[in-house]
Amino acid sequence: MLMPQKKDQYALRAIYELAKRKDSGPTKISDIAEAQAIPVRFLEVILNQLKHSGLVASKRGFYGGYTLLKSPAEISVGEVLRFLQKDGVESHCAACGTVSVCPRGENCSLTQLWRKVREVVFKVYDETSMQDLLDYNEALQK
Amino acid sequence: MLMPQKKDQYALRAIYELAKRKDSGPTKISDIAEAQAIPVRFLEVILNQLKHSGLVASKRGFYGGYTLLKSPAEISVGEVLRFLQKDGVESHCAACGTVSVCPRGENCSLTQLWRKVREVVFKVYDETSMQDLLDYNEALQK
DNA sequence: TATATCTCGACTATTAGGGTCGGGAAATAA
DNA sequence: TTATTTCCCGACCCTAATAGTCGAGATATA
Repeated sequence: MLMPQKKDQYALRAIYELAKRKDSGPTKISDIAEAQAIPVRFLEVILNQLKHSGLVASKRGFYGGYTLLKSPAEISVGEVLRFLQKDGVESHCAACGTVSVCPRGENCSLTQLWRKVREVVFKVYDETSMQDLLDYNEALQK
Repeated sequence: MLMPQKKDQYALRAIYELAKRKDSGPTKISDIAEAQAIPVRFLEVILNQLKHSGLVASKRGFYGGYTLLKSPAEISVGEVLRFLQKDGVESHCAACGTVSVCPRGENCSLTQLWRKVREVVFKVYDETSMQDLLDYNEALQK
């Protein structure tokens, strides 16, 4: 039900991987894909999309690959997720999930509820940076 | 992305409607459907399913219909939603969304994150009762 | 008995998500 | 300048899950 989409997860994991390798020059798609068990072809699409977010940059050819443009501490999960939403034509009523107009105005006492949920969810996302994820993972290793 | 499913919404709205009519005897499926702009045939399925939750009861024949078994104040949104989840075979890893086993153990620094999100979301749902929704709607009328 | 209502299982339709493919464009290296 | 490595792009396909439908049967009331 509220499980994040595969694509979102792949995106986060890809960025996570880039964060991890921040100081080793550009990372190839195929390397990220392998490290994170993500279908290469699909990851191509995702990363390419992420370029438009200003979070990553790419370079072609020999020694090409992707690099992170901001420091892991400055990238929040919310930022990434929010960006990926843009694509999905965000035109449906945030209230009841139907397109553009609610059939019943009344039932939208639920509106508030969905709004609130979205709020608390993104609060969590916004408060979590890539660095946090890295740190947490470090902690686990020990 | 985190938009609740139609079915969940229909279920909530149906219960909402029942709450509203609590003291008027059984309410016909068709009436609920009309009031809330829900496809009748589909609503039949949903309400029938909800019976197994102990939240509603039904009566057939003339003057038949559905009734709420608990008071609106005692029914939380979370309760309803949780019940509807049961059906969906809940077998996939709550961590990364893949079935049963994570392909990468490591990337599950995200695990914590999903868990936390689920937590805060259901906190909101659990803290909201049907009565709250009714009240809120009352307030809006004025 | 006639009519109104829920019941049940099977069935169909639609969509979004997940994933793939082939060929092209830039960058480097030899 | 050619070969190789990489990203780039757009079109394409597949599947599972969701949404929704249907017909015939079971109960309850009048």
